[in-house]
Parts: sequence; structure tokens; C-alpha cells
Amino acid sequence: MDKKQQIMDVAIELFAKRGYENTPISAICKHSNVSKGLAFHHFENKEGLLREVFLRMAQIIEEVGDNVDLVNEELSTKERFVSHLEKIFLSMTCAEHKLYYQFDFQVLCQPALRTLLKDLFDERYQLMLESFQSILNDIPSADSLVDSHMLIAELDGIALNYLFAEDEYPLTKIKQRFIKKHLLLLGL
Amino acid sequence: MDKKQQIMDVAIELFAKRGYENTPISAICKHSNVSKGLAFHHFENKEGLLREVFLRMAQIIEEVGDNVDLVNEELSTKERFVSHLEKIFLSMTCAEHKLYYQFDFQVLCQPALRTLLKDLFDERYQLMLESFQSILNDIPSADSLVDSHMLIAELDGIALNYLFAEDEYPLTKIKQRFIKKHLLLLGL
DNA sequence: CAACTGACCGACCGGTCAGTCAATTAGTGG
DNA sequence: CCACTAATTGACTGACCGGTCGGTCAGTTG
Repeated sequence: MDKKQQIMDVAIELFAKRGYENTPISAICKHSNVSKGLAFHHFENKEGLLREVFLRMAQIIEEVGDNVDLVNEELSTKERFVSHLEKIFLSMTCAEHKLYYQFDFQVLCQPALRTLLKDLFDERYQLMLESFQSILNDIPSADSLVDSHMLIAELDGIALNYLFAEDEYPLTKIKQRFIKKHLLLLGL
Repeated sequence: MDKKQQIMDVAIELFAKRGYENTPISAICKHSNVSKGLAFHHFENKEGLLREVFLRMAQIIEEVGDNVDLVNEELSTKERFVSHLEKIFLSMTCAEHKLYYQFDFQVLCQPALRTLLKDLFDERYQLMLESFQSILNDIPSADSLVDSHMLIAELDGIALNYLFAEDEYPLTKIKQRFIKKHLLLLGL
């Protein structure tokens, strides 16, 4: 029964559901059956908890991607591109991660929090950019840098709209049109 | 010197810069040289202020669009489509509105605030959807509903990345590739 | 002028929240 | 069984914040 882990698990959930500012430490403690003193024993302060929680969350999400990456040997550029996109769409639909992504956007859009975690965001964006560029570099008709920025932004937007739509969202159909559209643009 | 207006102007700015939860009424009062009593005289409570501020903001932003709409008579479908997209990209780059858009995303991604303003968001989304559909309906190769959802989402994502990127973002280049891509998809 | 209105003020209150700390308990090696 | 450390508790503090309230005053209206 690792209390620290317990605290973080509850924190992720409550931060995502209620928002960081609206989640008092006391609520996290209550839900994880832990005293407030212990929470501050394990984490320097609320911001420290946020940082650790955010790191853990990013780590959990990335595990999905890692499993798929193994297949990506010996494929054509087109196949690699499509599989990369499919992978991203897949990770969106993973129900248990929905909360995590919602929290991610929440932090992204809140100036105070964003600043706090800027380094982590920048690092992730850079990784994302490079992974797209490494594929698009093989395609002459692509503007590898601009198109990578564009792809990231568009996928962000689709995720955002999907995640926060309470009624069902035509994600699968959008995915198909989205991929088709990009293959056309790239002349594949 | 309309104090109520003054309060709202300051509120928009501070909400956008610091976030709603991190902006005490007292700070708004200080910046607009007004007593706390007056703020609560004009607005029922903090949520009431948020709602009015949000409405006003949406109204300011929409004014940009209205000016452009007049030109849209007698154009081909393709031209109407392109001009609609150009209009949206244009409104993004309007520097004075950057704060407003940032605040918009902030509210969108914060469950508590989002719920509070859900009706306003829904209404705006519906309008956006219809305006895209009305164009795409004229294009046989389009899946007017799905493509409209997709366009909105993608534009959201581009705006999001553009607005929160502190270094300069290749928005113009993205716009060009974006439009080109969609014309290809639609066979225009 | 007297009665009335409503914008406006700022002290104040109830409550909440992050963070502290002295005290208790559990665990561990000798 | 003891001594020492790490984990854990929850009462407590002080700052802050949303919201209230009694009251002032400039400007009507009759």
C-alpha cells in the first residue's frame, strides 16, 4: 500500500475532473485516506504534487505509443505515416486516458499552470515534431517542418473537440477523412 | 466614465492573463479604481461577472467576421470556402483579440467553467457548424457534416498552438498548406 | 426643501485553503 | 526489549477571498 502512489492517483483524477485550482489538498487526502500532513511530507507543496502528477501522467500515456512502435520496421513511408497517425488516434480513444488528456489541455490553456510546466510541454512538443519530420523528410512534396506543425495542431484540435464533446463525436469518420486528406496533400 | 464597462474590461484582461480562479475580485477592483461593493452592485456574483464578460468578449470577436461577410455574394463555392477560411485565420491574428481567444480556450478546457457556459459554447459551435455545412453542401465530394466537424476541430487546434506559442509560429505557411490540402480533398 | 433613488464606498464576516508542527505509531536493527 | 528512524496523524495558523452591509452623497422629482 504505497501511500505516495495512492495520493498521486487520486490527485490525477481530481485535478482532471475538477481542475487544479478547484481541488484542495484536503479533498485529495480524504479520497486517498491519508492525512494532510503526509501529503506535505511526500510533496514539497501543491505545485510539486502537480509536477510529479503531470510527469507520471505523461509517462502512462506514452506507454501506449511504445507498444505500437515495434512494428514500424521495414514499412514504406506511406505505411509509416498512416500507422503513426493511427497510433495517435488510437491513444485518444483509450477511455481510461480521457481524463489525462483533458487535464493536459486544461494545464496547457491555463497561463499560470502552463508556465509552471513549460519545460515539460516544450520537450514533448519537440519530440512530436521530430517524429513527424523524420517521416515527412522522405516525401519530396512535403514541407516537412510546416506540415509537422500543422499535423500536430490539427490532431490537437481533433482531440480537444473529441474529448470535451459529451455526446458522441464522429471520430472514426474524421480519422478516415483526415488521413485521406493528408495522403492527397503529400501525393501518396 | 461607465464604471460597469470599466470593470468588465479589466476583468476580461485579468481573467485572460491570470486565469479566472487566480483573479480575485479585489484585483479587478484595484485595477479599475472601483470598490468591491460596486462590483457586487453591478454583478450578482463572480460567476455572473464571468458570464457577462464572456458574452461581451464573444460579441467583440464576432464583429470582425461581420465586416467581411458582406463581400460574400455572387462568389463561386470554392471562393466562398476559401474566403471563409481566410476570414477565420484573419481573426486569429488580430493581436488585440489574442487574450480573448486564450481566455476562450481556458474556459473551454476547465470543466467547472465550461459547464457554467455550456449553453453559450454549444450555440456558437452550432453556428460554426452550419456555416461550414452551408458551403460544403454544394460540393458533391464533401461529407458535409463530418468535414465541417473536422474543419472546426483543425482550426481550433491551429489557433490553440498559434496562440500559446511564445516564439513566432509559422501561421501563414500553415494557412497556405491548410487551404491547399482542403481544396485537394474536396476536388476543387 | 423634502423625499427618494441608486451609484458608490470600504470595513467586516464566514469560510476555505496551503502549509506547519508537535506528538504518536510502526518498523527495524542490535 | 530497547533505541532509533521513518511514516503518519490531525489540530492549528495565517493569509486570502467571495460576498454582505451599513452608510455616504450627488442628483432627481414633486
